[in-house]
Amino acid sequence: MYPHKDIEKKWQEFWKNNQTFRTDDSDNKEKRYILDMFPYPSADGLHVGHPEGYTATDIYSRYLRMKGYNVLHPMGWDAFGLPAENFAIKKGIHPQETTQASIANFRRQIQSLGFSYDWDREIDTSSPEYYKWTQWLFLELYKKGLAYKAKAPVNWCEHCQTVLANEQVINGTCERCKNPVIQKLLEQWFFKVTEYADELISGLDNLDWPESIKTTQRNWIGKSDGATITFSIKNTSVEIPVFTTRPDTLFGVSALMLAPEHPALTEFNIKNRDEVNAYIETSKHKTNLERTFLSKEKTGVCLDDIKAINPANSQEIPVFVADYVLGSYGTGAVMSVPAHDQRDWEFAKKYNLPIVDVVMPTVTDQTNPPREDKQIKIRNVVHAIVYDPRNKKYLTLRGKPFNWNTVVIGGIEEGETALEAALRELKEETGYIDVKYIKTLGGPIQAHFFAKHKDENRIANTTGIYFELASDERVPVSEEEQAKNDVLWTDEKDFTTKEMVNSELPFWLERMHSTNDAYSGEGILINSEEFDGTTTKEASSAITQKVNGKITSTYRLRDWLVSRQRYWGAPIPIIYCETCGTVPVPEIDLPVLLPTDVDFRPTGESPLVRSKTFHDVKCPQCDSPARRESDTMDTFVCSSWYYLRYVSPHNNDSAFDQSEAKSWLPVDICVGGAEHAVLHLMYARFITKALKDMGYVQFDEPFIKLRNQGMILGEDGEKMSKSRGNVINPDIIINEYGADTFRLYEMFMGPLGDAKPWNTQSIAGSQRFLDKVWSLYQTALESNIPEKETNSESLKNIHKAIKKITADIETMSFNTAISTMMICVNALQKEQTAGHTLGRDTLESFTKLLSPFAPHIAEELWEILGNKEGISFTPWPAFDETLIRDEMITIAVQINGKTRTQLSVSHDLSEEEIQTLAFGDTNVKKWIEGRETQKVIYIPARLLNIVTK
RNA sequence: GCCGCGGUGGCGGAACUGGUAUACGCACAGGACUUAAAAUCCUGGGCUCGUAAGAGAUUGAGGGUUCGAUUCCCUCCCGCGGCACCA
Repeated sequence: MYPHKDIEKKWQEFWKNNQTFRTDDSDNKEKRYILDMFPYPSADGLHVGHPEGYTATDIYSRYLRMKGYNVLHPMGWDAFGLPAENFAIKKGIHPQETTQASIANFRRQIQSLGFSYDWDREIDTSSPEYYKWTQWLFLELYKKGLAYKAKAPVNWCEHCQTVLANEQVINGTCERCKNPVIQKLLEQWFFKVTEYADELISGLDNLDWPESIKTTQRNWIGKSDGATITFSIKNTSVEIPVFTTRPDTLFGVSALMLAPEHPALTEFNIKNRDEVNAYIETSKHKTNLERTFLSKEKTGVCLDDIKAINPANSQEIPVFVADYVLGSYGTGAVMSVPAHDQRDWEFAKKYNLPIVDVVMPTVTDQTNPPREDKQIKIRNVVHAIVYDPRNKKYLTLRGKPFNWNTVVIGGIEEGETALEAALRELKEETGYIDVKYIKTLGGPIQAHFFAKHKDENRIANTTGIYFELASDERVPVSEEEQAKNDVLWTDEKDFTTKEMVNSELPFWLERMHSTNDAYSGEGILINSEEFDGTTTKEASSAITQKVNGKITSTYRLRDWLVSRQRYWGAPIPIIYCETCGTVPVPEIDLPVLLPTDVDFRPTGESPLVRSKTFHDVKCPQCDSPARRESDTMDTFVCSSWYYLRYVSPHNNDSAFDQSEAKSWLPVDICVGGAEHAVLHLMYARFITKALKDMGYVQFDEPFIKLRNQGMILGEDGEKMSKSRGNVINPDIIINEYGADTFRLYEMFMGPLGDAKPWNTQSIAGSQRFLDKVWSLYQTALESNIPEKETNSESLKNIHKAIKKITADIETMSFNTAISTMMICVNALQKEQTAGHTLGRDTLESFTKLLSPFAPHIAEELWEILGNKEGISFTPWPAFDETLIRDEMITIAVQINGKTRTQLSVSHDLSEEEIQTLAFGDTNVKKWIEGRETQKVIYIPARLLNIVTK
């Protein structure tokens, strides 16, 4: 076994002493910026998941250096934040101290893995040198109007004693402590992310990011396209704008619904004011969770004597206050269309509002489509679906002339309702008279088909009615009807799958079993005056235009709440003066230092209020007594710009050197966890876009390419957690197996982005591989190593490996790159065992291939081969395609697509020669004997497929 | 409910543009070395039948296109992630 401990210690010291990985900005080689999402240094130390991403970027960085690029590959610490503060409170130690201890431990662990970071560029977001510029960023946003203070309902976590951004609330609970979040009306600082909503969506299209992250961001921003339509209130000057995605359903509006927070509610002279106020008061005390997830039934109160006017048809409609309408979304007011929105339907049923169908779904019969040369006849029709619960069968008819299966169909006569028509037809066609009405299956459906029995095209506006058979009581059926149809009872299975002629049937089945009563799909308009007959799409814009509505979009995204009532963060650089108001701290006074002498325990009020020296200041403008903003910033503000700081981490004059930023950024590839999809990754994009608009940078996306490392699960396949006891400590693994084995194993586990379970037993495989490499070199060195490789097998294998590994590193397919190295070593070892002494060129090439993955052992082997300089900047090996080609190739011979034999032939054989060989083969003869060969397909160098009759 | 990703041996996984499915590794079995074990090296099967040669099945299920499908199309099932009273 190779001595990993000595080797790893030796080379880590070598890299450090030689400053091997210090990045020189002035080096004019082509630049590449390879970035890790920097860690939050927790007291628990490194998790095995951290090195997965770090190893990936390290392999890529080392590879690029050997390819001749100038590589920026830095590391730092996202050091402010709540967990550090909570840990410090628990231990009774200042967070400054605990954080520095955690950083030291993280640094030690990361360095023990031999990553090629430029440690001169290490950053710490909790240091004044860094957060001075976080404060500068805040002030820049403030100047641009992108940072503002507003009183608004905000998320408050009682347990953490602070407000939270929307992005930090998961299903109504706090991201950190999982306790429910409540709404509070507070004055807080926000960043105007919503201003960039459209850019944040459209920018995604050009990014090489995992599709899942892009989708998550799109969902989070939640753009809805629709229209804003204004409803006026009768006998008042009040106008209520309403946002809807379905302006086409305007003629189906039954009521106007207002959120309890709607400001117009105070302007009305309502008869039942007390009742309305009581309702508003009740809903105010509900949490968002109660109003959404937990609510079982829609509630609301009608505003007596108040009528809204439907702008489409001037109809007077009632106005309700209802808490299923959210004040924070759209305009806080909704037009209620019960027939086509499930929530409105439920509300309408409860409060007895009219349900008017205005959209009719259409269906074209695929087996009997309309014929162009035939007349069209329009009919109103009813379908009676009759179910016999005792025998679990459906009533159907078999039409004699065409032998088709159908439900009971009837035309609706003048002056007759659909229900009357259904009962009449049932009696006439089947004789059944004792049926129980269950429900009408939604509004009508329009079916287009060719009616064979009448030789005409039909447009049938069909209403479906669902009955249950109450008894077998029947009246006689006329002979005329008997001649037309047989009455059959059909099994449920046949009824739903057999070929019934009724193309409406899928709609009926869906409505019979679904809890969705409203039809929210597309179709053509009915009950909509001049728009009748137009499609929903056409009607959307036409109706919007008619009522002077505006095409608008609404977003789910809210502005980013950045204030925190906690201690361990960057102070917000604002001063409040009685005369001047809100005054930004002048840049020259930055940083606003976080005082170290405060009791930082959380009380719900910012701890900084308790520091008199911090809190009581003089106004920078008029010198009169003033107070400092006592909230700190969300830590995600610190991490939203860290990639910029790395280009000039020691610059005291600016956040980042603009010309350095221009030459290094945007980041070529960023690797990190998927959990930051709508947090860090969206905030960083926003900040970059804002900085671009301010002229500080020339690009509007920070990370061109993004890859997520998948989660490493415990050996039990579950997420690693202390409570489950399945956590793997990297220190122990590194100590036992060495950093190179650890790196190699994590990369060999599977594709970088996949979640995969840890398996300590499997590490042995990676270790065995390195031992095998070690002994390969030891054996080679026992002989006199020739400078040039002469063995064709060795040449072929090493050149194949160079080709494949190079391609795999480019696509970050490290698992297959490692398997290629294993194949190569196995092959080289075989040659060696057979008595061949490997050439220096072969050994050096392999060492280089190995070096990004297992850099310590590679450096040692490189030195053993007699090289004086380190391996890190030696040129990456090239491959020779002519050496890779196999002299003998294997051709699979298939008969009708099944492989029956294999032919080993020289690579330059022609198709004819191969065919001759194949047809001469005894195995092949056996299979094609007595059969006529239809055709022969030849795929060069792969297979020959003989197709027989 | 909507959107996205995925489902391949006992396990992690591989397979280019539709061309010999299961590379590589783990585990397992047999053998060599050893007094013995560990380590190492060699060999092997992978599901069913068969002593074997071999045959058949097989990439979540079912169907389709094709000479040929893990790969393309349709329907469905399961798992993971996101959004969700969002008008």
